Amino acid sequence: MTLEEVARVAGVSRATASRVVNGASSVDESLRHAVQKAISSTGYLPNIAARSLVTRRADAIGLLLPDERRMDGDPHLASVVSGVTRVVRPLGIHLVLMMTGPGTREQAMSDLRRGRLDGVILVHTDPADPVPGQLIAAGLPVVLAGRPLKPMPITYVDVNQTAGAALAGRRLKSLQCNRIATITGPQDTPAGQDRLTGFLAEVPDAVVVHGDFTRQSGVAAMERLIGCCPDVDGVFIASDLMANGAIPVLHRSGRKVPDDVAIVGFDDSSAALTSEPELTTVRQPITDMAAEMARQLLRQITEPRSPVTSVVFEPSLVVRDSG
Amino acid sequence: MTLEEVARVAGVSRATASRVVNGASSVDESLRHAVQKAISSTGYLPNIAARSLVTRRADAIGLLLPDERRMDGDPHLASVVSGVTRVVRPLGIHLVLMMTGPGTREQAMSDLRRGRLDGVILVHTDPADPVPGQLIAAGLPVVLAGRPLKPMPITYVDVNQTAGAALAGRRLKSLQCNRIATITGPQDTPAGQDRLTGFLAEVPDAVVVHGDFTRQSGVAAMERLIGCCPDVDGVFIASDLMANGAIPVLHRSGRKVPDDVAIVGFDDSSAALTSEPELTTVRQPITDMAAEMARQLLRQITEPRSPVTSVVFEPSLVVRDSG
DNA sequence: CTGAAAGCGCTTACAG
DNA sequence: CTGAAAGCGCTTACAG
Repeated sequence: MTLEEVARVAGVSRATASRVVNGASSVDESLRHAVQKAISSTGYLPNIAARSLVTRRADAIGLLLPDERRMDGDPHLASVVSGVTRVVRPLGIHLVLMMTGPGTREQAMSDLRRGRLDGVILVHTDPADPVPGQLIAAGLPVVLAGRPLKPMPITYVDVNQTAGAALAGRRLKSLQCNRIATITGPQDTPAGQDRLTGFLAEVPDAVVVHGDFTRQSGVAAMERLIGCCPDVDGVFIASDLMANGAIPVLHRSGRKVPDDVAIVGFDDSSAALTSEPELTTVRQPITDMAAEMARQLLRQITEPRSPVTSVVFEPSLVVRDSG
Repeated sequence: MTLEEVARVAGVSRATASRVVNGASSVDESLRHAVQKAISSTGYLPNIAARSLVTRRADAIGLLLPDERRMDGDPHLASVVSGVTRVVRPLGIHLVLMMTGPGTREQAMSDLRRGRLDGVILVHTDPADPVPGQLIAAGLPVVLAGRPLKPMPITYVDVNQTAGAALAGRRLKSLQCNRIATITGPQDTPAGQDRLTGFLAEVPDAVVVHGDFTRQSGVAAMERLIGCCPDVDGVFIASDLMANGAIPVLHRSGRKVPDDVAIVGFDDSSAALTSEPELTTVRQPITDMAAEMARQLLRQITEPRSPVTSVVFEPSLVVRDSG
């Protein structure tokens, strides 16, 4: 089933057959019809490698993920994939997954250079990772999930972390909490920083205890918190996963959630639903954000020198049972 | 940076250059050296499309997933990706993710036929899905995650579900539970069936309440169970996610876990750790299973008429706090 | 609007 | 062991 055969069956040249396959407008209606008939009668499917060889497009993008360990507890993978897929599939573009491991970034780089990938989306890159810088230096299409740690001219999509934390602060205040605290994320990440800043802007006198987004750190942080500040009655925990670890600590200490202590999480991840009680939390529209990342990447691919953009989504508060 | 240039720099023919790039043994040592030097001095990277056009291999495999909704609560995606990646990456083979949506299966089929994908791994396919059958009929490389509902000549990788359920039964009996029950998975899936069968083989007089693997169904099933059988003191819940939903129901009814009723789950998913108390559960080695799926698929790709195989992994019991 | 022809960058029989 | 040459299946200036 090659274009050659289709052309022969339709009685036209290979060039014309190619034109109708690719939807070029400048083809006579009758010829177009003949070709279309030939295509369906032969069950023709274009060979992608041959096309790719001349168009210099792979019609594939990469999704670079952190390794499984760091991924673990990240509830977003399915949503991210789903969002990207939504925009990419109708275009016939492949989504290739690369979970970070030894040599992954180099691999991605070379795939990009050899034309095996048209661009990449970087998720949760280590702030110290040199790859994003190398990619933009090489002028390769790339978009980041989340603002980079230090300002750099790179396209990214993020949620307004600061505003989300403020939402949580206002919620706790509206609940009449008097002694408010927060368990933070890691302070060497943008999300960790912004969620703290945004919260303190709303609740300047909040007690601050540090965590690192993992469940385990949520347990430890809450133990420290009730040790140093036994009268807390409201806490904003910067990730649902930490909140999931922290709540049982409260229960074991005899405190009820939300009656004695109100809890607001962040992410609206699956941990929000598997917590008891279910978490009131700040929601980021992950799927929509992922779709936007794909769109931004596609734009860069089709318009090589297009401007660097950052698009920020507003979060919303999902009120459930914990606060 | 084409092979042509490398050949010129090395002073050999394109054919010879190609041979050393592809590690053909029959190349004189001095020429091989010259070519290798030329490769590194020019920074040559082979164009994959050109290679693919002649070798008829895409060096890419597809991972077909259920849609996000069904995916949700499936804790395994990251582990599956990780396992497949482990075997596929060193070979330079791309993993392309396809989340089921309108037209996905057709898409995968055509990608396979047009040589854009060398094979596919099917995860959680709807038992009624005709695609697996079509694929094997077409002689295309495919492996299933999990035994197919009706016997068919297809390669698959699974955990020994029956044995896992038996493990759970023995655990409950060793805990001296007298009134044992089980909350099942959907009975139109192999996993749902086998986990029930295996459990009943061990605890023939168990009370049986049906669920469908979702958290919500775990809640409902547990409510029914304590309604009809208030003296239960041990229950095997066929998925961790259902167990996560069921435990709060027990708590609200004034029963303590594991003191009043012992719980054993299945999967060792993230829900096992976010439950309170943490779940004793049956563990499937997902990552290893995924790696094996990749290996089986690769074998089919390289050896077209290789035999159909099924490989079954033994599960193990992870004892934590719930039972 | 249409076709003949060149060319994308590689691999692989086929001779030697 | 090595090279000249054909060929993989497509797209796209270039003429007409």
